[in-house]
Amino acid sequence: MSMDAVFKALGDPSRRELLDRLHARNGQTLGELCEGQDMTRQAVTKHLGILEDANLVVTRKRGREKLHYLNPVPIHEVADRWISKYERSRLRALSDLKKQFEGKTEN
Amino acid sequence: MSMDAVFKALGDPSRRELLDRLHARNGQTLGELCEGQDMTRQAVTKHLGILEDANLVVTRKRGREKLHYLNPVPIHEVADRWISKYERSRLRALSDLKKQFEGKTEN
DNA sequence: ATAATATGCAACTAAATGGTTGCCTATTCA
DNA sequence: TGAATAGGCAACCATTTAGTTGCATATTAT
Repeated sequence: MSMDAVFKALGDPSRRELLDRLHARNGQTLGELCEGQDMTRQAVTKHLGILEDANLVVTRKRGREKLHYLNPVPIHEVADRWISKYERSRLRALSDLKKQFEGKTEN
Repeated sequence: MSMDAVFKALGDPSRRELLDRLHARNGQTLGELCEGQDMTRQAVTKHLGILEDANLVVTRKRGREKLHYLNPVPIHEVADRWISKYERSRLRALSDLKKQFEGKTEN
């Protein structure tokens, strides 16, 4: 369960959209997740595979179809072990920026 | 300032390490950020360029050297506009998982 | 003035990535 | 039983990516 795999998985917009879809409705089949997508089913399968490898998605078979469920744990860990570190020192970093760049515009 | 650029930038471990270094000590020069790195200065420059494009890092010239500062805003936005959505429904998703997979182990 | 230092820029390369097509298997429905 | 549906798997392709080497420029130190 490497954090790197999670970050990599989140680095692609198609995959984030798949997560968003599952967030909107959990437990969808592959077919459902393909609807209205402008890539082939096989491409979607690959993306879902990467999400599964990162443990962001967990699947279950029901007959001939495959159900996809969101696993909130890895995102929580990213929030907790990585993002939060930067959030804690946020105001400090902002004041550093002001100090260094006051008066300067980026044009 | 697209969120996609931020996610992409965070998707590489070398770039996250650069951010971590700046988090540990803000305002480092390119040379300093290269110390102990097992890639060339030019490779580091490219990574820093991607971080700059994503607005995660802001730079300033001091004589012949370039100082690098962390910009906490994009990470905050990711936390606020993306991560938090999943954090809110976290317990719900966990109970979904339990419901679907109780009794099953992944071995 | 010269040498050393700090960085910039461009061309090139290997490997990873995101996508495709084609075909096969398993389950369900009529 | 046969057709339709849901998905799996492998080979292939184009582009992007992460890195390199080589050289140029600007600033500082002697």
